[in-house]
Amino acid sequence: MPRPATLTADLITAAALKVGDREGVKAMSMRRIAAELGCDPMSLYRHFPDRQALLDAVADLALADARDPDPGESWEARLVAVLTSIRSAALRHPGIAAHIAGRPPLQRHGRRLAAAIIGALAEAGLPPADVIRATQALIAYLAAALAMSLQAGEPDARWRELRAAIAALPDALPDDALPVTGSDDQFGYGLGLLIAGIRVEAEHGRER
Amino acid sequence: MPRPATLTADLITAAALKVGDREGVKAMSMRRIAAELGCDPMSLYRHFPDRQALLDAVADLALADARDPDPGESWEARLVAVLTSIRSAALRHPGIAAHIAGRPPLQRHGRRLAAAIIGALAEAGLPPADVIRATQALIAYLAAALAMSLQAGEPDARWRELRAAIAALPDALPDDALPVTGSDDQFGYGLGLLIAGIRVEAEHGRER
DNA sequence: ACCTGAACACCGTTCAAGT
DNA sequence: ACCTGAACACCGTTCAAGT
Repeated sequence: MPRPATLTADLITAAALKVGDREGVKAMSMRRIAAELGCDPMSLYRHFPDRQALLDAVADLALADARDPDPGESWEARLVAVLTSIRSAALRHPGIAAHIAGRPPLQRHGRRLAAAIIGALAEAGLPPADVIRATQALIAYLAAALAMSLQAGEPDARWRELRAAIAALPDALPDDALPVTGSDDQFGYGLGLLIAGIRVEAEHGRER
Repeated sequence: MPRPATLTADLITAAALKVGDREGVKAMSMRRIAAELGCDPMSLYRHFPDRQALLDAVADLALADARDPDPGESWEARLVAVLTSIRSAALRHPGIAAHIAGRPPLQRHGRRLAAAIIGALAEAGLPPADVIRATQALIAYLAAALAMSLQAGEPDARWRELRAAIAALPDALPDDALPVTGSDDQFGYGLGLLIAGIRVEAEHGRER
């Protein structure tokens, strides 16, 4: 790895994302990232106050290729599009995805995407105070669904018993026909519930 | 700290929770917990395969005093009651709450509470496959809302700009009248959206 | 004034040596 | 066979010493 002439925050962020993509979260240490750049670990502290701040920047960068929704679509379709796009972008960078889930980034790309969500909710007809409530609810749901998708990669034995409990209900499907934790289908279902709830809420407001 | 005659998994779990409550997540290290018990750090590995497994047990213990809902209530009221109770129990143990949020515990207490959620959703009239989808959606939302409540303790500057963006909407309220990230009110609003969505979904199913 | 790297105060876990 | 604690391979960050 040739050392670049001058170190910048962007160079560090890009290098950290690369290390995370290649070797996972654990490898994204200050020492390891510095080694990737061929510089002293302490040099990173010239551009970021601490590791948390660096990871925040990496998380935001990972959302760079999450696309804004087509403004011609309905507010419902735009919400689905932007949230699905964020989820896909995050899952393309599993090293930093857990950090995105735990601390939704609100820098360049995070704000751009949040603006798309806010715009859709305003068009749905929610009053401003509910727009922020609904935005945070959607981001919260996205974050947690993302975290579950990451853990579902492992042999999600922790959910087996829960699924078994449901299989014991009357009219139950066979256990292996039950939806899988963290799947696209599972994500879409919960998102659908929230959007249905938003629609109901917006209609109530209009009647009042 | 007097060393108990025999070390058990329960003793270790209780000691770990106590350390976490008193000194936060960072203090819940194998070494620190062992010191609390007056034993060698390696002794813990006789009862738990690794730190993750120990924290899973602590997370479940923290939910011990989350109460089951009153079976006489409507399914909506029961859902609100059980999810609010889980959130309160978790917030009473901030040291382990982040772990609960990231990895919903599904041992003794986690399963008991999940059963309450499943029961309410089945009574709402969802088919079994949707019961599991909705259960996971509710748990996901709860987990993330919990994580946000924990971070909101800090001077949540990260959300200020998002709130500023909403304050710029037509009909906006003054910025300081906007709902606060991670507040009880914020949690309740998102939960209300999900429940409204579940009601719509259950009605659709009934018409079909 | 700026930058470096040694040092501090920790980690989780392995494993060889003791009983 | 069981248990212990020394040792390994790391951490994030501080800070004194160099330029």
